[in-house]
Amino acid sequence: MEQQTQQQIEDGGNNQAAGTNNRWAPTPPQLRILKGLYYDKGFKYPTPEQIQEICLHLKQYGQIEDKNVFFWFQNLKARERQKLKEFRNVPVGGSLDLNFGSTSSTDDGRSIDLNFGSRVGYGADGSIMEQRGEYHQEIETLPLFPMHGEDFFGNMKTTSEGGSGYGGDSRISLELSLNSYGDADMV
Amino acid sequence: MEQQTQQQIEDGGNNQAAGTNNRWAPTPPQLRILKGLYYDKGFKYPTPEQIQEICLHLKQYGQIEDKNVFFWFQNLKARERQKLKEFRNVPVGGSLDLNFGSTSSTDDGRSIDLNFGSRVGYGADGSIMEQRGEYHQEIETLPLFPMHGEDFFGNMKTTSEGGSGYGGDSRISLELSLNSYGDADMV
DNA sequence: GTAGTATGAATGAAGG
DNA sequence: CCTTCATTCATACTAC
Repeated sequence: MEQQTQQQIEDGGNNQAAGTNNRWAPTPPQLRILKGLYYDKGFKYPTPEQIQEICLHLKQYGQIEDKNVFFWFQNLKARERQKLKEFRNVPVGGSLDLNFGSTSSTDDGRSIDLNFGSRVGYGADGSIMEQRGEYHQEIETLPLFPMHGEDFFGNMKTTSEGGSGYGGDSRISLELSLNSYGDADMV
Repeated sequence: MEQQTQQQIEDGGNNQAAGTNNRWAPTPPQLRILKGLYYDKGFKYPTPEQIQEICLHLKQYGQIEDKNVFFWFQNLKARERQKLKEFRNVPVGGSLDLNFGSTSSTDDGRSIDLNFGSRVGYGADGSIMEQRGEYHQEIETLPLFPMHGEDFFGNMKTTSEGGSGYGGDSRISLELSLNSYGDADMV
């Protein structure tokens, strides 16, 4: 996935101190309202019409555009999910507790497609079946490191893609030269 | 009036043990491993699974979370790029001939980019491309705001809509509790 | 004690 | 929806 050509600002190649501040930042009232909608109401999937309406009201508290509202919801949803995903293997105790189904707080029902693994499944007519369990499709643990020693440096293939290895085992390993960056301690 | 008080601590309102290290810092072994992955292996795009794996192994060398690994890679990538970008603009002294142009294939001149820089795929103007958002909506389509006043918290007016019929008007009534988030969220 | 730097963390914005 | 980029904030550390 080399889509590095994303520059966001039409820089073209010559960086030009884009002095103006072009990034929207929610004012406290706006943030409060948005959070209120998201958390208190569990309102997470605004339709375009609703986005416009929200935006319209938020304009009273500062400059804002529809896309800001749209992105705000998208980002919050994405990051909430990311959080949960990251922390779902916390060293809780010792026994594994696969207790899915109780995460109804942060429901997510809809996903278009494009998922390799299994995500949520919803009925054909629209009934959302909150069945988001991740089976054990991902092997046990990807042996990124051959072993747990001081020396994990082994040899391995080069999965430099970093993004393609999804639905399988993306085994990585590295062979570190021991005379590298550890001592210099500078970046 | 830009960056107003912006806080990033997601403590939830309860600041914990201030003073001590709230911020993760990689231990030397951790740093060595991370750098080894990044520089020696050119491993710059870890997937979430790989992040977990890396984190799991780095835990042997000190407290660390997935989030830390994620940010570490993100930051390193961003700053490497930033450095290059700065050097590209520095007064190197003389002529920096960046002659890249004319590789175009005689513009077809058919479709003009009608992007004004504001339009994204979300349909700011009313048209959306994906996001059909219809069947999920855990909450019904209620009025989002009671009215176009300036405060929907408690401020209530007669819903003299007049003709809020159907079609293009999905409003959600937000009965927010006094539980405001962004207000006192700061620490 | 202030200024500068390095870096962890957060978030808006896009692309796919 | 997922991933990534760019920018910014906050803080630890260093130097003056």
